[in-house]
Amino acid sequence: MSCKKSYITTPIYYVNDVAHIGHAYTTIIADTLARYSRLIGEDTFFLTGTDEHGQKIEEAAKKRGEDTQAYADKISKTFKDLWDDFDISYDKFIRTTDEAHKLGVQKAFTKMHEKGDIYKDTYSGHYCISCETFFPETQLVDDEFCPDCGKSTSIVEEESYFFKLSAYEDKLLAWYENNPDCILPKSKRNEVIRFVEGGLNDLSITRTSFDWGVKLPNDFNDPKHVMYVWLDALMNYLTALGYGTDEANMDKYPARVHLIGKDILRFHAIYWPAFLMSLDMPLPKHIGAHGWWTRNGEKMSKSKGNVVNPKEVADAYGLENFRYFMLREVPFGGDGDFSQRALIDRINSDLGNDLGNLLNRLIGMSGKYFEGRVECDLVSKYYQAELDEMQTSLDKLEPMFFELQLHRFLEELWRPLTVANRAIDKYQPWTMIKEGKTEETMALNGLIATILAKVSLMLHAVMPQTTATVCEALGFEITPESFKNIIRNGAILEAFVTQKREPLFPRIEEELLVDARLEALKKEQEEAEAKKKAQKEGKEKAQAEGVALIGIDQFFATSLKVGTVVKAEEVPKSKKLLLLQVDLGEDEPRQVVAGIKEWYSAEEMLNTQVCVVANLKPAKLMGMISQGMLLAAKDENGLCMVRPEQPKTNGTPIG
RNA sequence: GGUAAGGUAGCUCAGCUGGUUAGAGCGCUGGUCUCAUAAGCCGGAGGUCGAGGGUUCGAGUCCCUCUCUUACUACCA
Repeated sequence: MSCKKSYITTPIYYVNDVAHIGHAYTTIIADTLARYSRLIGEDTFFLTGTDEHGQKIEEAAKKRGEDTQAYADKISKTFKDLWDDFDISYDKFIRTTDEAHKLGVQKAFTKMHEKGDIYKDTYSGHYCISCETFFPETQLVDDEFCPDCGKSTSIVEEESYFFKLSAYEDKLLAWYENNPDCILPKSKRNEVIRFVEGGLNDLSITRTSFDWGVKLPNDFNDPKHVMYVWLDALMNYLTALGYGTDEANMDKYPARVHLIGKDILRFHAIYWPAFLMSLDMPLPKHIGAHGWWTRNGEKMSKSKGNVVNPKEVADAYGLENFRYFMLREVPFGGDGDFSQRALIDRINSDLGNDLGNLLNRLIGMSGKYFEGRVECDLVSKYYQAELDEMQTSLDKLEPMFFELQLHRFLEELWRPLTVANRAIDKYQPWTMIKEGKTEETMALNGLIATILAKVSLMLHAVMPQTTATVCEALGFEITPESFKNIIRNGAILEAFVTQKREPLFPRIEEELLVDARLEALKKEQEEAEAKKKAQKEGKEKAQAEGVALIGIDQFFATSLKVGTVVKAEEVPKSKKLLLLQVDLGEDEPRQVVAGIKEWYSAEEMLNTQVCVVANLKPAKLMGMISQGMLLAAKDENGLCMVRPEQPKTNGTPIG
């Protein structure tokens, strides 16, 4: 009997950073999928690991005066340790510095080259070391700085090997077309399609500017080249199974699902399938891109200091409670918000009241009425309706699971618990027992046990330890066999004896993580919300009157100043833009890029006074930074500048 | 600016190919049982399904316009 393959991956995490909640989220989803696959008896292989090559790592190590490999070892270990701490059930933890990985990548490189998909050329461009990306000139800020991270870029001209990504446009589009579920959620698939339809450039896949990477195969005789990080990194999904070396595990391929964060969707949804096509390998079934976690509504970032440390949360609230929360709280693909309040509500309400309390009710009743004994063989005689209701919910679960609709899965899985709780109230065992209906009462306990057993089995992948504890109390062990018997074949639970135990999910009354930093953030958040609300109300009121009215304080939030254009030139290659230097009475003139070329020439603007929005967030236009905006009026007859009627000192505020 | 996805009860969301009184969970509130973790169960409040048109015997569900949100993208400032 051949059994279904289930190869599940997380991205390999880049070792320039310690693990945060995003890493934990991806990994926990993947772990849940893997555990479920194993439980239902599939041949499962769960891969995670670390991405360790690239200039950034090389430089980070150098800066610390450490050996590059030693540095990579150290950070890689922090990830592995965290996953071990989190009881992540990976089958392999791959590192891109593994010898087998390097060999596999080289093998793939050779194969792609033989296929005619790799050619050598020269590449010239502005390169950001930090982002390991080339940027076209038009995207640079101030002709020099990286549009993503703001750091200085350098012009790099080097020979490079290229992958003929452009040759795969049509094939990729066909793949998206023929596999509606290849990219989840579906909205992301649309994005990718649009992007590919816009045309693909060939991909530079080697570098000569640094050393820390996989070398080209020897027969290329080109020792100064190392593989570009994405080719190297993506290939891990193949090399982890032994591609190019010991291919014993290659039968696990292709992946059931590559789980990723939405930031690396393009690499996985475009580059990776193209690489695979070049290698004549089958494509993954699903690429699942999840969203971000925000903190009390705000994006997390180190600079804001509002990063959620997954270890801290797991330690305070319990690892499995945290897992349940993350999977239950947010629809897959959407952004989720982390707050202790929401987590506590989930734990108390879902886990404590519905699940934990139900087990206690069973233990209480069986203890009082039957000295702990529970028998299930007469359940269907008295409670078939309840069993049917439970089954209706259970039948809906599996498809949701593999469509990554874990929040829906858990929601539906909770219905049987309500069926059990309701049945207790409806049949009132405390009355039945007084009336001598012992058989009915025993069967009711059996119903509760049956529901708890099935829910626990289905929930096991999400909360492995907790559900194991529940099932232990019900007298059996969670295994693929018990799953098959009880879930698939509807086997009746064997009689067992319950014992009193501590509540599984003690009620949590107060936030367990108290942190001055968090408190401050919370307050800030509340203020921001109040402000937003006030603004919104003002806006609504104004709209009712037909004009958007604002308060005077809002007006003064805009800093308007008089200034003199001290330098003006045209922006080459641009139809609309003039590059102006405007003296606002500050130490240096402001650079302002204005879209007025159609109406004003550079000469006309020179030495005239203008009104400038002085506190506008700088923006880059045609690669030049613009630090303000000129006030102008435009109607169907054209555009004219708004200027002071009489000359005013530069920097004079307007208001 | 372009493209896409959305705007459904206080909050988070379900509502497939159009069909009786629009749903769930949480929150709020009234009642009630006692096996249980002040848990459970029953009931209630309550939403012009973003706005306006249209198609239809009938639209949250299809079409058009507008508006707002989010994402991707772009030589708006």
